[in-house]
Amino acid sequence: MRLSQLFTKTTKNVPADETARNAQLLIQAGYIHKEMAGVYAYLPLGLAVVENIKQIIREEMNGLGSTNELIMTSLQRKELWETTDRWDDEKVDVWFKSELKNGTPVGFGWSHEEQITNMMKNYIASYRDLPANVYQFQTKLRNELRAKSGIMRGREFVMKDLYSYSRSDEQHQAYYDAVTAAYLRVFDRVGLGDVTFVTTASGGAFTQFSHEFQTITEAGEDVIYLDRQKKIAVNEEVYTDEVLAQLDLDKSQLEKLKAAEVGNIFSFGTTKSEQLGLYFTDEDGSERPVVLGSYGIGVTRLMGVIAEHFADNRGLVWPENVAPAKVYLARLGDAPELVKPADELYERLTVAGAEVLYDDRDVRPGAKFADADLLGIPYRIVVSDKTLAANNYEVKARQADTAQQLNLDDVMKTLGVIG
RNA sequence: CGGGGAGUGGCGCAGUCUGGUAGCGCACGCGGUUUGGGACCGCGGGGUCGCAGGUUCGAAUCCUGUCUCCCCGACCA
Repeated sequence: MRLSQLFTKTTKNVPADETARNAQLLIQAGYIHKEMAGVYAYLPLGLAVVENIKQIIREEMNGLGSTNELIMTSLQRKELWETTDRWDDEKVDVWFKSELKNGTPVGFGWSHEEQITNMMKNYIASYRDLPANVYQFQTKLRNELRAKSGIMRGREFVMKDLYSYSRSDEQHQAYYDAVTAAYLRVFDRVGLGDVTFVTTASGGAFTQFSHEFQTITEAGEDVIYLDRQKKIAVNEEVYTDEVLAQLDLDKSQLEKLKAAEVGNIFSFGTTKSEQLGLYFTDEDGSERPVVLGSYGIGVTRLMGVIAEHFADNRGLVWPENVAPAKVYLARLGDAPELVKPADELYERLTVAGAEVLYDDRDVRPGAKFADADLLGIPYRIVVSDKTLAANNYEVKARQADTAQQLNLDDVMKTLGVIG
């Protein structure tokens, strides 16, 4: 994309109503727009990041097999939630509610477990229909008492939620373990593999424990105790001697750290199936409740955590896999003899599959460099009188201190593209 | 929801205490000089000071109410 064609702009002014680093930088760089507290619009560059993250998740989810993507509704009816006793504001304090013209109450989806599970009754009747696993990317609406931390905790946010329907505890556990592994691959691919850990947390009403995926960051809201050797952690909420013994963890080996919950997985057993009436006929003709699991990844929160984790004093720094573009092509000047090779390189890289943000604007070099840094694009390539005279290109990685002078072949090699 | 802070051109702020119809920086438009780390000079456009009511000859400024935002806490499938 040519920057001259992009409507967003960067700004030197730090937004006054944000203290979270992720929100400050994302707004300054033009990735997001704040509509109100905890509610953000995703502009072209921000949307590109969201889509990249979604695509990585999608690939890992589809890779699990028998896992299908769908999308549920935002408007939900009251009756289903009453079935599991979660309609009452006393029970769930994040509800947004409204009503139809005829007075019928409706809720705005803050979760979709009830809806999906109820729908699955239409399709699950036999052990032959199991396992069945479905997921979606949904905008969740939650009336949080207080939004904070920029896009890491909003009232409206994108979440990937996956629900598994299994025939038995064994079948469920196998899938649960497979999802755990897939989640770790997701966090690895978005660049947070080194700082994200499976964390034992409270299991709620259905099982003793659930598991969270916690990313170490000062911007997080949770406190975890991490065993770096074993690469597992315990959430502060279940940090007791009894639990540590159960998990075979040694207190003296644990590090207390702040972290952000980027994912979580729950086993529900058959409780919810029984509440909602989801049964199947087993091989022996007996009717049994389906074993349920629920697995979430906060997509936009994850984007905020990535922004927060990698940012430096010059701006954002995106890992290649999630960056809105791979290359920031800065053309220093607009003389015809400069425009031609720059346009050609832009075409060439794009055709070769490298996304390019082409800075073809009529602004001074310093402004282009500053924007390249603020936007956090992994590679900056400069085409200027100097590079033209030397018959090469100047390439600098976002995190590198110095640039390299490379010919076209080496540029392509450095970027890992063919063409 | 409790405590604290703040709402003034698109953005960041000063002005409020000591009422006299609004100013700076960024951004924007025009002209000129510039061109490898957010250029400079000159000229120019844009706000009636969150909203409502009140006091006053006169309110961004004083009073009352209200809405919103930020921070700390509580809360958090």
